[in-house]
Amino acid sequence: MSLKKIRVRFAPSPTGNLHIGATRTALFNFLYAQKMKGEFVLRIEDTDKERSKEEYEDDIMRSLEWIGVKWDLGPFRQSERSDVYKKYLNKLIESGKVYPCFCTKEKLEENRKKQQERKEPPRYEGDCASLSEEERKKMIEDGMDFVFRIKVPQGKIVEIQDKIKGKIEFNTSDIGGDFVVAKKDLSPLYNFACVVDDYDMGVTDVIRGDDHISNTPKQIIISEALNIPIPSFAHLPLILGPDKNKLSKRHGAVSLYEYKEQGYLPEALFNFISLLGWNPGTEEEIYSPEKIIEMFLLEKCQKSPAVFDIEKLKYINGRYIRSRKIEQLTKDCIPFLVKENILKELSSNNYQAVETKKEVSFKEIEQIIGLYQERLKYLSEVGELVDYFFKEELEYEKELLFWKNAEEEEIKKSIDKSIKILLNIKEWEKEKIEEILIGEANRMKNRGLLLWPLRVAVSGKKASASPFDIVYLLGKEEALNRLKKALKKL
RNA sequence: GGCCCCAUCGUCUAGCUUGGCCUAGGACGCCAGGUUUUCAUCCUGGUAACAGGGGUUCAAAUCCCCUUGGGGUCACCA
Repeated sequence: MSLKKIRVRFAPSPTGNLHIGATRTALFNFLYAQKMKGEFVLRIEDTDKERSKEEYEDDIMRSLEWIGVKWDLGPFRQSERSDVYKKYLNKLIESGKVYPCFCTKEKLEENRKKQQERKEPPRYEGDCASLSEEERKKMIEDGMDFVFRIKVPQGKIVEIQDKIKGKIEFNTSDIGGDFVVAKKDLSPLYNFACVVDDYDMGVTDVIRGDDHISNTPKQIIISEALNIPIPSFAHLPLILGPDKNKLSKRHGAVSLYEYKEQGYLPEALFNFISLLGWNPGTEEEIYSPEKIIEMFLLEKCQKSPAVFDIEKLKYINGRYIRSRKIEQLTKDCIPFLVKENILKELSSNNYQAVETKKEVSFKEIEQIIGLYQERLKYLSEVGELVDYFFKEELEYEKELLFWKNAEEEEIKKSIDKSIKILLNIKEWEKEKIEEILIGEANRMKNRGLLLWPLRVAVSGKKASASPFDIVYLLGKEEALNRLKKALKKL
């Protein structure tokens, strides 16, 4: 085994929020780095000043932290490294591997159109490479605009050994001619900046999306011109939407923060995304980050793209919600209740129901959340599930009180019975309440007739937690109050 | 269009390197049943795939070729 420490990098451009596809790339870099006990570099590729925004950079970093991807070095910003690029670019200029090209955008565009009409692949056909030193000097002195192009050797086979895809071969003649590496002001373009940075930052393993395969030969050509080592490559297949197209906004949420806002747990996303394009080969699919790192193998990654299946995410999220400690789950849920204006925070352990103005302790909320731990698929639905605990008036149609095809009289009697039973309970204990109610329900030989109207009366919903638990948490007074209100509806 | 990549249930995948253990396994979803006062949870069972065609071989999901299909990429963007 090699003793050399590996170093990977994640290099997003801050032109949007961190999306699922990029998250996957970051995550796999992280998994590999952790597995190999190497280092992870975060590099912000913000050379495009027009589109790069600081808010996106913030979102990317916060999102990575949230899901549990930690970086060891950085963040480095390309916008702050122009001296480095200049240094390497000058090397290329001096060695004559790169030359100024004075062709106008219009001329190139026209050229491209013609080539397309002739059904030829677009390529640079300018002859600026053959300009003499005197001609160049003169054109520069005349103030003409120009860019730096690198000479691409023709007819050479470039071979890369991709850790995921295996051997990939390219003919340098297919690249499209000499390509631009930097602008007149020596500011670098993507491929050049990327090669320089990877080398300068000591990156040993480039793990990135499939869509960069076609950049790889260009980057190898730059590396060779610079006479620097070529890192090892691993190209991950893309993540697709349900329609098998590249995952995009029209498929719904693609930004990681949207998943956070919908109440997905970071561990669930970590687990789910890890299994997109990789699989430990075991029959279980729920694993902690530590376990995933332990089992992870880059070489076992899928070569073909994976479809993002939200249903499976929901399932995994449910599993994580159910296995969460109730205290933690309550902490996770409270912000959603506050956001929906159901609760207001008074102090760290005390809350207030916005509608009734009643004080609610953390412990009480915890008990309520406890009733729904098995029912929650994602945190943002907690409000609609438990809101009735914090309301003054429940809004529901009286028909909802009717159990199957029972008559109105029977329902009245049933609710009346519930009232009498609750009135008679001396010790307000969960087990006691359940025991007495269930006993009576059994005696009636029709459990639903007693318990259904009771549930609706106290919750106002057709689906809820057990009525015993609700009654208990509501307290005797409020439970009776709600039953009486139900009676009035009939 | 050129170039590159890919191809097992609807979806995520195991199996493919080193052909036989594969009448192709698991998970999500879906369907049915059980538990149950509802909804969930939980449990049981079921549904459903080697893209097609040629080879090679005693034997192919596994190796080779072709076809088809899908995706990516072809900027003075990253």
